[in-house]
Amino acid sequence: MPSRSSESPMNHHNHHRNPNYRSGFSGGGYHYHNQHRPFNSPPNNPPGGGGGYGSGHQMPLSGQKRGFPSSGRGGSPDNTDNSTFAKLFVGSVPRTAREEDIRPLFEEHGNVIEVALIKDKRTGQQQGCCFIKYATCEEADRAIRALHNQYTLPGGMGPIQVRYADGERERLGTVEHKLFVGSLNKQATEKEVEEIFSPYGRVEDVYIMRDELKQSRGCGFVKFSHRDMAVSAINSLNGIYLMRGCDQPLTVRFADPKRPRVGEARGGPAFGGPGFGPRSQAPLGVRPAPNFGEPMSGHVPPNAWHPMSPRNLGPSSQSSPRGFGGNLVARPGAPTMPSTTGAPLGLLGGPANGSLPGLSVLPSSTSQQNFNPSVPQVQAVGQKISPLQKPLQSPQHLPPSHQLHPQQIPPTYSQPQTSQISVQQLGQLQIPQSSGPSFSQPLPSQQLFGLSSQLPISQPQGQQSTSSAAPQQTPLNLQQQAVSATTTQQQLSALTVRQQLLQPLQQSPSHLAQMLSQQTQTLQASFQSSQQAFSHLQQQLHLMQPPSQNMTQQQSSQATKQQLQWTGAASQVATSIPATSPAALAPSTTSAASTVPVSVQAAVPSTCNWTEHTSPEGYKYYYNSVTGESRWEKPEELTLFEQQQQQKQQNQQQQQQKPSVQQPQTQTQPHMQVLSAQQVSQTPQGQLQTQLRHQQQLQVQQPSLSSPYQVSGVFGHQSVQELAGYGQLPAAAGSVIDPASFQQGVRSVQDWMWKSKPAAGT
DNA sequence: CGACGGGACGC
DNA sequence: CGACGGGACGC
Repeated sequence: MPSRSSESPMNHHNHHRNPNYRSGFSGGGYHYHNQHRPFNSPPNNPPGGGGGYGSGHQMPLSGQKRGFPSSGRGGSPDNTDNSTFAKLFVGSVPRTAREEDIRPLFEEHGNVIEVALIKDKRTGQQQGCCFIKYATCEEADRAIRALHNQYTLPGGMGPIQVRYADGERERLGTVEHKLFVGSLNKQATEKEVEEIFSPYGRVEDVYIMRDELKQSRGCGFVKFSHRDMAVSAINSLNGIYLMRGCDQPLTVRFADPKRPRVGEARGGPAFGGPGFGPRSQAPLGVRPAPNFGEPMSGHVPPNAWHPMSPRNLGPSSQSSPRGFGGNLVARPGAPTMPSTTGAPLGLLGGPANGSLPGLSVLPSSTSQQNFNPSVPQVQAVGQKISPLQKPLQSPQHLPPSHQLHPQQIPPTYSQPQTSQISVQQLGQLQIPQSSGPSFSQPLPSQQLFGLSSQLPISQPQGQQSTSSAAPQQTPLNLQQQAVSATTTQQQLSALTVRQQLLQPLQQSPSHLAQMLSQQTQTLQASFQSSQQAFSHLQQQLHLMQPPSQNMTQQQSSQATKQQLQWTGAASQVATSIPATSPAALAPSTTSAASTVPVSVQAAVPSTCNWTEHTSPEGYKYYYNSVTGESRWEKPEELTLFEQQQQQKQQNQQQQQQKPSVQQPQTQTQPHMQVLSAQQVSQTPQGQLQTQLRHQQQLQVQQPSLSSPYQVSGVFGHQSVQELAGYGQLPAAAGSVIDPASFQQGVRSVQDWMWKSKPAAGT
């Protein structure tokens, strides 16, 4: 979305292409805002409950702007008073521009109440910027999406910058979720960065920090409209995604709160310390955890402005994605002892035929010369997939804008396109060499499991940058191994899908589209069953207190054996967690409470990763030990957590009735997940099988997902964390895991989640 | 290992 | 009514 510079100055005619402002924008399609019911919600929140959490945040940006008695400001809770308009700041406006030149452009996206060109107070010269006032933030949002960085006014030296004026967000109660991204390839463009992040949600903006010479400084910021997306991106990319030519994976974390510049406290209480600002749309449904080992009790952010400096991550660092990332990046030759030795490897089919192309790592940066990934090709596929399969279109690499340009879609596959697809798209799909594209997302996790326990080899990073052609290696082996090791229905279906997909690639795009749609359904079906299966397993686990939390090496090796056989189960765990019962399995701060089976809920432990701190200025702020995010306002999660803590005590007696899964060392979700998975692996095979089968037949009603974003968000969280955890288990050699494949896996799975959304949710 | 973009209205 | 001063995180 950013920098989609329409380097077409002089051309004011190229924008009147979005007639769909004012209501029906959903069809248009510049934003693949799938699953979203347009802004049809009533102006104010009826459910007197004060904006229910469960689904309230489902609203796309500009959600409720109900004022917030925040700092100062009139506390009228209803938006009528507070937000009768939404002001945008527009930069890169030619000094020569007049209102007549600007207004029409913005009128296309809403009713412009006012255009204010800014002039220098003294000289009277225009400052190259202006303010646009819309009546609603919906209109404003539309304008931002349509114009920011995408339209260059005649005479302008660059695309206009369109964003909320200072203080508007606060005033309107909207939030942006900005991530700091480090370790970017210095050559990377905004567009590429966007492509990396778009799988996790609509990227609102990308900003790459550059020096005076316009040279990238290797870091930047990415904004998402929803927090879940940001969380998902963090969990999926931080420490995992390695950009071409980089020797270090991306750092992705919530951006520090920008130091407020004096003077920009105009339109509102911009930055007034605690008690201001928008409330967070917090998913909750958490339950208090007895063992809240306050991550970083005292020493967290002692220093000034970097409360969440990575170095301060303290204890929880191990469980954070970050920790895993470290492992991943470990030198290729790092001494990673695959505890299991060779034994179980029988399944592994040996690295012999390990050279499999397609499993490249970086989707968009595989080709050397072409550092600029041509999205269109991929687009072509997505496009051809037909509107019906919207969800099928992997959010990945499908920038909204591209979708709007049918002309970019070649009628047939041309040589170059094909190659593109194979390299990028296929790579993402985890296509096993000769077996064709695998559309099976559930597998990624398997790979990981398999890998961690067997393959001592990790893909040398060097290769990634040197051999664009054949990023061969482990991934496939693992996958295949994993597959052969287990044969659950889910996997079978996955395999089926894969096989089916194989052909499409060699056929026409349209055919492919159909195939995909079918695959999707198949996957969805299997997904559901796996969901249920896991749900059931989860309950089982609760009932079978694991014998030992801390496995010894010997134990672990044994477990590993089983694990090999149970990679399937494990993968299910990973893949089904999100949709199953979010609250039950992922009581993290990011999980949704939504509908949760009571039985399970009771046994769900929970923790709150938020802790309260005080900034140097004396303001309180809150830090999340898992996501690394810091906020000024108190997260609802924490508030709720505290409340629940109390309830917890009261309910404790009842709790005892039911087997509790409280893990001694559990203080963060990741651990919980890890343990769960481990437990699964320890579960007698037959039993599991039975469970699974049983479960599949049960066909229990699906817990509804309150938000599509949560799905991916939660999932990302789970999968990554879980896997990361595995890397730390004695039996698993996390450092052996190929970051590339790992990433691929995660992304693929997430991708799948997205695709499955429709079926799983509503 | 990199931290915020040119410009920022006025009642 | 009062009206732009002061200084500019810190790893």
